[in-house]
Amino acid sequence: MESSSAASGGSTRREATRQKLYEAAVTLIAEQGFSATTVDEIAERAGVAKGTVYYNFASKSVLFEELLRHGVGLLTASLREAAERTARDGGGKVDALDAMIRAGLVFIDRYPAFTQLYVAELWRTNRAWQSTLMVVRQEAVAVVEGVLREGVDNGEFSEEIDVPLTAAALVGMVLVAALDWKSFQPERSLDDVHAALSRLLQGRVSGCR
Amino acid sequence: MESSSAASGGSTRREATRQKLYEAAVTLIAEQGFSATTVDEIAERAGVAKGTVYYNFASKSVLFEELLRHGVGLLTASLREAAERTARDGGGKVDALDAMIRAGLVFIDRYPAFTQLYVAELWRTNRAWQSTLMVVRQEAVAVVEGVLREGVDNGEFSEEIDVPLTAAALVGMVLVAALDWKSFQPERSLDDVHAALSRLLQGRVSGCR
DNA sequence: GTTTTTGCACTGACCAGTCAGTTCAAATTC
DNA sequence: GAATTTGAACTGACTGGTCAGTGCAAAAAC
Repeated sequence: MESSSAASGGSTRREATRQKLYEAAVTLIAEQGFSATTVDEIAERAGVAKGTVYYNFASKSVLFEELLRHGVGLLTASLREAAERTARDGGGKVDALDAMIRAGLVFIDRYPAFTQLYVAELWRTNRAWQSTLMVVRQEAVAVVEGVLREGVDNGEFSEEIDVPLTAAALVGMVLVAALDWKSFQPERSLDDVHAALSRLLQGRVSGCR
Repeated sequence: MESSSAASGGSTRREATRQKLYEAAVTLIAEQGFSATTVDEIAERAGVAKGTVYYNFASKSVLFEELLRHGVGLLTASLREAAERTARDGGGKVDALDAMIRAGLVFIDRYPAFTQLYVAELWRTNRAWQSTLMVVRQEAVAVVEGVLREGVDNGEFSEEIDVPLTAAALVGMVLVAALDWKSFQPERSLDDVHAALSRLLQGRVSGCR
């Protein structure tokens, strides 16, 4: 059948309801968790009939899985863009990391609910969407690992660093700091938070000045 | 009648079943989440009848809340102990932070399921145990903030650092690195992971050597 | 005229919490 | 020290409610 032959958007109407459903689902699931969120709630918040949910997604879990893919896709693209931009501008790998920290903060600032939901699910086991989550996580972390590895190769970073672990630690630093920011001191500016994390990254907290 | 007169522990039998229930609940909830975990499952894994769960805890949520309090209590005590130990040994605040990173890793190594569950719930809103979680979180983060603040006061850390945000970032760094360690490269040694994080803390990745 | 959405009644599985009854070790009595 | 009592701890079948997912005819959108 191939309803709306390729192009790019897909039939707009359908895409619009799917988007509404994503938005409704993301906040509800972030607040309450997947199992505590009912399909009726999602439909209601999206302003759509329950049948529509099932017309657009095979099941509640599938809706959630596609939501995950969608969200992490945005993040990955944004990280990659930040890294490439600094490269084009002739910045070093430290600048790339710094730009990625900012990109991460911007993302979390714009999609706090998604971030929250992602963190809540990431280390779970025995869940239906486990494998989707792994794939999608790896895509995002790989961008950070790539920059670190290039930095080691060109001598900008110490050869002693453990690339995957350091990448995870950096992601964690940004993630937790940002979630705390949003949850407990939302009045602060992004620049402010970025400056604090930059300082930490460059070891200007302890050690050398 | 006072079956087993006071002393201190409380009736041992009861305490033992509660412990079994904690252990059963912590792994199940870490794997599946709170709502997806049934009381029947918890009871079964603890090798106890469902009624016993309700004999020992007012409800499923209360069981979970007490579990949270119990677990974070252990963590806080361990962090505090690490900080005090380095102070006694005449170490500086950097040593204290480093010791706390290790204490955090040791905790996560021993109780990975608890950590996972804690992270998954920490930034949720609209949940029954929200306030418990806040209290308990603050206790733990306060220990890190305390050390940072003392370090700023005695000139060991830059006055420019943002104490609460840096504390959150440090906690995040350890948390995420450790969860990744346990999930994706569990064969690595604690010392190894600790060394990588130490290096990052002291800015020996980028910037000065 | 085809695709998408609606509204709504329905089903069947699942699950938190209850409660009447059982177990058993320690305390009490004789 | 044997017989009896006590009560905390535990048991598991049962209940009332909830919820994912279905089915479908009619309406709306394109």
